[in-house]
Amino acid sequence: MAQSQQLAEVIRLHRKVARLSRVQLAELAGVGKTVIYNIEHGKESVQLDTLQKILNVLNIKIALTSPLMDDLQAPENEKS
Amino acid sequence: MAQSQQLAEVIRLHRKVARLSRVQLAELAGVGKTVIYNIEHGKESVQLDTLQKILNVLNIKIALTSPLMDDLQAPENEKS
DNA sequence: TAACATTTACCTCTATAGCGGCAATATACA
DNA sequence: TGTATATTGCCGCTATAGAGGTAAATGTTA
Repeated sequence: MAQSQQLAEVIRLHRKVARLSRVQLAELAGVGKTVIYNIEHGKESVQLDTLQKILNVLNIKIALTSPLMDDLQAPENEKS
Repeated sequence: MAQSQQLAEVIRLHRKVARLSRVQLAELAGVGKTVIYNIEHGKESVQLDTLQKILNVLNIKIALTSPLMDDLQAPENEKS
């Protein structure tokens, strides 16, 4: 998925639809505005947890899939 | 998805199934072994691109989903 | 058991992610 | 039009991700 440019566009699209400025999004996510700027400019070097905070605000979910798991990782809680 | 512990387990499970040591996986992914150690120990602060290199070797894919996109962001072809 | 091989744990150090600040640019309203 | 106001672009600095090294642990074979 999300090779730089694509992630950039996904973020930007969702941000735009949500009518948020970068600063607003950053504040809601609890991160700096720089990271949003960077992502939207195609920078892939983003911390996963930072990205998750942002995706969270935009109501975007990350799912891992593999032949091994197929889709049985849907729920996101259980075990540990 | 992947809240620390879960990501840790997904990685570890796939690595084990693939019969790879951390060092081997690290080399295949072109990253240091430290990051794999960290991930498997529940550290969420991992670079997205670094994580992708690892997931790539383990044949795990990341998908972004949202009400906006639903699942129209194509399974596993992706450009570039 | 010892001796060796493989894997994991943890340390130190360097490159850099991402923070806040401010300038530049865009938008809105009188 | 001018002047607030909001948004974006970019810079410098600091905390830290993650590289490699090595010790500890674990496994293997005689």
